[in-house]
Amino acid sequence: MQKDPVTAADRVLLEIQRAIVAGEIPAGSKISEPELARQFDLSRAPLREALARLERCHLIERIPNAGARVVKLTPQGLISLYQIRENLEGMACRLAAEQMSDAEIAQMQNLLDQHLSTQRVREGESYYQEAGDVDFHYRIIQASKNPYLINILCDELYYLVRMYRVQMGMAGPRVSRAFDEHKAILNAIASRDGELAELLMRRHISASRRNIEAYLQQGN
Amino acid sequence: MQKDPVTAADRVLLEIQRAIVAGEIPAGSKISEPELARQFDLSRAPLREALARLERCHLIERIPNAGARVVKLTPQGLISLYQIRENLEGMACRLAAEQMSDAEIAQMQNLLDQHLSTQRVREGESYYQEAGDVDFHYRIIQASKNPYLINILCDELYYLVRMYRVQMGMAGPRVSRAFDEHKAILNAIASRDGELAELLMRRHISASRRNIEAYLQQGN
DNA sequence: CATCAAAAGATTGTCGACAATAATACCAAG
DNA sequence: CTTGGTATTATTGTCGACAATCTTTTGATG
Repeated sequence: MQKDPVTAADRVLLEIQRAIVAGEIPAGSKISEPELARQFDLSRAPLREALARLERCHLIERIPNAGARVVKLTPQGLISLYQIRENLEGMACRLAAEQMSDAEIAQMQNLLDQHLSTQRVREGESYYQEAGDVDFHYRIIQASKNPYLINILCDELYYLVRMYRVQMGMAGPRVSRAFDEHKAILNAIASRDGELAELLMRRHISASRRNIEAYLQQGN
Repeated sequence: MQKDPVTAADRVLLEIQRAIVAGEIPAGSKISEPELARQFDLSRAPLREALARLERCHLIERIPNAGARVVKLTPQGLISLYQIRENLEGMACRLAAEQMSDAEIAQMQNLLDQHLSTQRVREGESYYQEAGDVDFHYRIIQASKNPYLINILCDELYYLVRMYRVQMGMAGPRVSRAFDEHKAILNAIASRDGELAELLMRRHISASRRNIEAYLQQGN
């Protein structure tokens, strides 16, 4: 999903990124550069490079001369995030319908069949389903062939989406419905119906958002 | 348009950003850290911080252990960029129609009236029109109240859009038409018709894109 | 006792030097 | 003369220390 870490900054970025998404570094908490540097046993230079990239994907917020804090999760922030996803992933879907080769489409259909089997085996276990969901969306986005779109969705917003899902404990009862929706989307793409593909993807994400919002209100 | 530069990295960022957009540092050319550091009379630490942010707004591309190059301008890149703008600014328009207060709308109408007068005075001078155009789009985006949307359009894509316009010598004969389109968009917003506002903004940007594409083919 | 100011402490920003990696130049062999 | 490999050079990545800024503590004053 991202080029393998060649530099020390790359490695520490992945570790901190994972820790923030998992909630091991709590949302809203302050980031201490000296402490993190000691903790990961490196200098502040590569650490600051990593922090710059964490800011880029909205996991931390920096204020000049005052330091960095892990982002706070709010209902309003979640709504804003899903608004963007609805638009951009819908757009990605339309472009994919225009740009994917027949071979790529066939490959995607195989992928969905794999999801179906593993899903039946592990009924209800949400991790595999989430991985499958991520994989499906990821491939559609890549298929759009628009580098800016790919960058925004896969590099800048992806980890924040995961952070919301993980920390709000989204064990999806939406597994089977999500699968059917994926299938319908892919069918639209296979028929080269970009408009329909976009519409279905927007509905798919909108449904996912409503699902989370309901969970939110129920939880609190 | 962006918080005033408090740190050395902020200052050098603004300078390099301007130089790249203006073409003083040519598109496609290699960035030498030691040379730039000497040139701006500071250390490599704040310079690298600035480079990280330049990568963030797609003005340079970095390869680990190999250095940075100024981005190349291509017809395909321009198309991808305007595809994104069409979607996101359309979305911003729809949200603005829902979220702007009546006072804000009135303020925007005053802004357009100002544009009209300066435009009549400086017939054909594209700079003022471009500034006006930028200002109009900027305000609509801010009015969407979606922080991710604002970040993407105003921080990450804005400078690249300007770079394309400047370096392809876009002296717009589209001045008066753009003004009329702005007015129609604002009317839709004033009527709280989000759908129409979105549609008109998408057309507005689409027309701008076709204008540039025509210029491109004519030029080469 | 509350409030404000100044000093102490800690944190971020910047610097120059070193280490690791990539780009270049050079030389040898075919 | 071309090609391949090696040595040299230059550039990027990392480090530890210093300077500038912010935060907190402390003390003085109303």
